[in-house]
Amino acid sequence: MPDPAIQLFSVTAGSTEPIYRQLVEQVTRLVASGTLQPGQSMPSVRELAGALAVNPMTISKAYSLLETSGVLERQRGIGMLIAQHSNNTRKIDRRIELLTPTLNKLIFEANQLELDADTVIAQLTSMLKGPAQ
Amino acid sequence: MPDPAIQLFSVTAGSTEPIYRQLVEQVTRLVASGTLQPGQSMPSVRELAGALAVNPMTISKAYSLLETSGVLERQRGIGMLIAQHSNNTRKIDRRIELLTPTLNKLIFEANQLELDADTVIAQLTSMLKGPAQ
Amino acid sequence: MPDPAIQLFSVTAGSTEPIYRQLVEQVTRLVASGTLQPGQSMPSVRELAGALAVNPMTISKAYSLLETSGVLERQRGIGMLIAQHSNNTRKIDRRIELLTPTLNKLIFEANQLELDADTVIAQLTSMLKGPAQ
Amino acid sequence: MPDPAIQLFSVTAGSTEPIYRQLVEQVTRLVASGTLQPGQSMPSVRELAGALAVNPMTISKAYSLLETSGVLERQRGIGMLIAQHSNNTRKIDRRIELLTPTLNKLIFEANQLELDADTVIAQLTSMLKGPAQ
DNA sequence: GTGGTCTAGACCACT
DNA sequence: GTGGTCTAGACCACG
Repeated sequence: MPDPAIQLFSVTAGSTEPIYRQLVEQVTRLVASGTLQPGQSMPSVRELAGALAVNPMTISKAYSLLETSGVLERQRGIGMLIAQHSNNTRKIDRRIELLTPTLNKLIFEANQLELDADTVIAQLTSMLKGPAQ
Repeated sequence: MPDPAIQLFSVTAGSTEPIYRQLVEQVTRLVASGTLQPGQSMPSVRELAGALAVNPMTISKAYSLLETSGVLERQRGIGMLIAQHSNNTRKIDRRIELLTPTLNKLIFEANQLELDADTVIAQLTSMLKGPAQ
Repeated sequence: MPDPAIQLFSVTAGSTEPIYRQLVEQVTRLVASGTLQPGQSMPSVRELAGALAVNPMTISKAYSLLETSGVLERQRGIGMLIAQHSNNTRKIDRRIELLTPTLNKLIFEANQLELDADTVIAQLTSMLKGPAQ
Repeated sequence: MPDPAIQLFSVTAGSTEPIYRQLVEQVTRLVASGTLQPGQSMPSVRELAGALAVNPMTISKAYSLLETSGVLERQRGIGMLIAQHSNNTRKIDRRIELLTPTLNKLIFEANQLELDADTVIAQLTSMLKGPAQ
């Protein structure tokens, strides 16, 4: 039976962002939000590689990095689990911290575009609360 | 006499973003905001390379891409200048269009973090209008 | 095993046309004619550079431009291949479109030479259908 | 009074073809066709430079090359004249010879596009005899 | 293995 | 003076 958590992940092949890093960041965010719970098992490398149509080594690289950063734990014979000591889960500060780099990027670009704060906020609001997405 | 426009540009050597692309995006934004005006001449390749302490070929690559995308025009034997047909200059739609990819990235990440619209907007507002930054 | 497609390419070092652009135009035409098929992989940069006796960066520059123009797609870690969405392949309109600049050049020159249409066509016909060439 | 021959020349700034070479080839063709007659005077460097909005040195370079190739003659105190010994004028072989490089280019490109002789000739015919030019 | 980036330096073409 | 092209070679990122 396929792991239902697989549906949480998606990668864009044509992106400038490397596939393994897309995965690393997605898992990190999903753990921080509590969507992935401590102790929960991750899909196997082969399973996820098949579902995303990428090279298994790419998945393996992402898992290794996540293990190094303490987000995942390797259970021999079982696979990868979300780390137990995730004291980060659903902490609002942690989640905002993860969003900060992109917020900074947004502000830098808005400055060079000479878009004022109100315009940026209005645009973001309409995209967040508008039709879909 | 050095071109005063040189001060507008800055690159981060250690970034994952290639230097030439940092330049391409900066110039694109500065033209869209009207900070760089149509007909204005760009610093020479060698001059900018010296100021940013990078290889002239790196600047040249950025200029070539900007010519391809229609932001710059090449005047043979003279140098590069901001393209004349700049229907882009200070048009608000154009500026928001350039900001959209980063806005989309922000929204995607906020969703995975399960941060609601109000929280994201509040955080952005405080960063935009707050004391520092 | 060397990629057999290598034989399709040839460059003239002494030409006024830069090597990288000779390659760009050749690949564009070979894709339009269907000689290179969508999904087919291109020779690696190093392989083609060796075969044509040019610097790998020259090949790389051509590939980058072809990616920008949508003729090639980059498969990271794998190589370059002919773009899939090749709505161009063997379409007669596309092929004539690629020939148009040279046709226009021919007509402009014939006009200045005061060579009438029949003379130009006769000359072209003999060169196309004659013994040599 | 401005030299009426000025109207015969035109240069495209954005072309890949250098301006001075556009001029050289145009003069060569106009002499071969007899549009410019032996003994006829060319516009002065400054006059032509002003009319075409290019650097006088560019015109001067073109004139020098045309003098070297025997198409123009320099008359001290008067300016440049079309060379007297133009035994080439209106000779059909000479005119076809000047058209040959472009004809060869056309054939090479048509081959790579796998456009057959009839298609190329049909297209050229419609462009030569069709609506306008 | 793949392509991408950058450097250092030479040489060329154009104005 | 300007930018463009190419080389040789190093190093990196990705799969």
